[in-house]
Amino acid sequence: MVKREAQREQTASMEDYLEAVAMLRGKGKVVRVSQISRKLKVTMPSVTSALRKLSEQELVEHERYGHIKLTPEGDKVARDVLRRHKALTRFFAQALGINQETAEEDACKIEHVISPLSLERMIKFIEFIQACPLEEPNFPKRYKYYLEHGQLPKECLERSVRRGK
Amino acid sequence: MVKREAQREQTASMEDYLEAVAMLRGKGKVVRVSQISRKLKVTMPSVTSALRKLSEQELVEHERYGHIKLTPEGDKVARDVLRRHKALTRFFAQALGINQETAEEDACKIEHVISPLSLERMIKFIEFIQACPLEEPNFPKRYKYYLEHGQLPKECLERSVRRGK
DNA sequence: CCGAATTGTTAGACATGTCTAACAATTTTA
DNA sequence: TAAAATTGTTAGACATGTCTAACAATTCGG
Repeated sequence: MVKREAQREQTASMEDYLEAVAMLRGKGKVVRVSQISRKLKVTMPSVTSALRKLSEQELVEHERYGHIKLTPEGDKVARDVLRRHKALTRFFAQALGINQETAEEDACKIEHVISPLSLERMIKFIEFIQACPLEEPNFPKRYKYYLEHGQLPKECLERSVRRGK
Repeated sequence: MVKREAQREQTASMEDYLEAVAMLRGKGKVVRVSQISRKLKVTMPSVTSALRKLSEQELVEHERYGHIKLTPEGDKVARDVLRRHKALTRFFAQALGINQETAEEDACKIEHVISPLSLERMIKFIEFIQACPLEEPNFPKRYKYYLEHGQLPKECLERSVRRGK
């Protein structure tokens, strides 16, 4: 069995910096310390300090006053954080009906601590309710009704009654 | 409008200590530093140090070599952490079908960072699928089938076909 | 009731990650 | 192009929370 390169576990902070670089890079242009600083709401010295550490681990390339880019390894880590971020955001927004802003905020925190299993299940959950709407009005619709009115939609109540529950 | 007592925000660590005291207290007996130490997997000096800080904030009562108990205020905080913990565990286990151990682990991390809104929605979600099984075989059953077999249960497929999807 | 084991505390080192102040480099603009 | 604004870095303080080593108090078993 091949021993896989031990991908060093990153702290929540370091994951945030890697993720920020990946996100900012997307928008054309060069990534700047000031942008990261604004995005993560930390001061520029904090960014410089973090980049130094990530450079030492060869996850980013960064030279004084120069460019900031992810190494292939750093890119791998950043992509994985982003994957978790997106899955969580989607789950909160689509499955739980949370507003986009709060969904993002929660995703930002939870992406650093959730287990691979739970994440996978959330992804599967979304896949499921999208692929299998169950009926019209479907599950998400009914759930939305329940959230908005504080009581079960009439179809559910009818069923309960019919089943003598 | 009455200005509510600003309940000091606690760090994840301090919440863990308060939660641990509340949990251990449940099992009869006096709460001991060594128990907290074992439960949270930290050394005893770490516990002593944390208890000192929480004492200063009047969230616990603790005198050298003596008893450890929550003040009414500390109890309030601890109960809220426990509430989040339980809701999350339940959500992971019952809604997502995660095993109890992983559900607990994830709850332990996420309880410190989740927004009140998302938590509330998770609670509502569980209430909903419990109260409104939708049909036989109901939603959780179908979802379980999907997880186990990697494909939609036949009822869903039939529906999709019928709807020409 | 006394010695051993356990429990708990203190002191202080250390890691992480933040900040402010001061200064340096770069970029913008008048 | 020179001054001003912006951007970035360094140095060092600080907060949090962990640990080990050493010692002190308490509890337990014979």
